[in-house]
Amino acid sequence: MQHDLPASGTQVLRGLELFSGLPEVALAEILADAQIYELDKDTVVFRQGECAEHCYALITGRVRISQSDEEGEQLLVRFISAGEMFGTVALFTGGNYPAEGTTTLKSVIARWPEASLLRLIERHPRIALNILKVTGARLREMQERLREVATQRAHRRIARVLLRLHAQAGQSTGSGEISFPLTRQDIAAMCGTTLHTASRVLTDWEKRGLLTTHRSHVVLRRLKDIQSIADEPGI
Amino acid sequence: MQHDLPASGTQVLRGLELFSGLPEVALAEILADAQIYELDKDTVVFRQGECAEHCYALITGRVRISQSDEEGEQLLVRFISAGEMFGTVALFTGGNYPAEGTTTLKSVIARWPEASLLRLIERHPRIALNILKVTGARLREMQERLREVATQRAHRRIARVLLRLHAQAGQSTGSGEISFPLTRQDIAAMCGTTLHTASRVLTDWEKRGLLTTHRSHVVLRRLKDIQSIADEPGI
DNA sequence: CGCAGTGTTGACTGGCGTCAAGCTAGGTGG
DNA sequence: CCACCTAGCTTGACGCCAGTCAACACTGCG
Repeated sequence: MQHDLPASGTQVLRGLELFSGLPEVALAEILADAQIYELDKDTVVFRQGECAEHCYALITGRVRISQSDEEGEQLLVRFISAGEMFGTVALFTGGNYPAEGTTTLKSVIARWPEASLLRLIERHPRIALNILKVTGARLREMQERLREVATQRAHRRIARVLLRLHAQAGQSTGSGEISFPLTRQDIAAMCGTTLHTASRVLTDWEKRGLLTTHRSHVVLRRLKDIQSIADEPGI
Repeated sequence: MQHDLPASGTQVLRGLELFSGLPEVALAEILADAQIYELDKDTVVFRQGECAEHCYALITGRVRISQSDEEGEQLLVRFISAGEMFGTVALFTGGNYPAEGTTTLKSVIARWPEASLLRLIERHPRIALNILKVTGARLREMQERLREVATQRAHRRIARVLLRLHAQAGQSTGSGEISFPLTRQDIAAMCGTTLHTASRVLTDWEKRGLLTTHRSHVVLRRLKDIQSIADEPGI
């Protein structure tokens, strides 16, 4: 499982939001504790309910975080892009992962045992601040999504989800391309609706030229119009 | 605004989740930076959109955190009980408060400027861990609520909200009393439904003897039955 | 006493979830 | 290279939950 470290391992760490702003010395220390490994597409990183013993960061690839209830209803919490941390919600609470992490592409992952991270924070409090910053931003996002699901129509939420994904992973190819496989099932699970509703809305928009989809590939063609759907209070 | 400090100020701090596990010396330091003041019932602590410059902790009383969108639709994010911290989502991001905080009882509040807290964390990383722990738990709760709103029926969500509030502030008087004013409007805004639906469901339950309500006062009579509504997948 | 805030109740309606059937593109094996 | 299979998607019909509109009851306060 242990992977050959790249020639300059600390260079890789520098790109992680988890360790931004840390001196080279600290990075070397962090690297020494890191477990770095590669996973194939569609592999489980951690399971919901499993005891949370690690903190993760994604070096390359993509990870899908989703939560299910007893009846199998699923919420897609978020997609993790390269450089982002994940699996940190249950950190320091001695609890279990509240969601599942799965790769959707071949991915390289780094992880640290909780105890190890704790020691690193003791020596470099900046790490804790970095985690706080990310966790705060995510908490804020969740509050917004919760409000949206509670008060807004399905098509408006779908528009917002698409824009959010585009902002997160538009890959700034200039175009409105969303750079990773995204099924309609995924879109539905992200905004709290059914595959059927998502499908109806998307085919409608495709007819109107707002976007194009092919298999699991989505391209937003008229960002302005989609934005206005996301903003319009009406109906 | 500055309030007379209680004789043993550090005793008060010891009860806050924000500073649990810190040595007496640290508490004295923290106290020196604290601004402690009292607010009347129904007073705004911070406004949504305001620049987030402080971190808050509630000494006594109760605070209501809510978020509104442009159209005035409101989500009740949570109630803060004595000892809990709040206003920390935007912390260290240089951003604005994503929600509004209002007292629902006469309250005593402590707060620290961001810069001051930053310095304290530098000297006592344990504080950052405390914040992380709380933020993690809240993020987890938000994920669950989001999944619930997205996939479950209104009456089931109402049952869960009542149980959650009871667990948080049941005051363990043995009975199922919820120890603070809670309007039906509030209940509706917490679980993402309308006052009307909440009213219908609650009067139904009251008829069936599951709970009693009078004005803004709620008492859960048959926790078991409410629990089973919260758990039942059916209909 | 009147008013404002809060809660109740009924009637209506429509968004969207559910059920069901069928399509299409790719992958796989013979 | 074709036959088959499956995952992913589309589309229609139907019905119900719960949101909307509307009117009234209750209570505490100025």
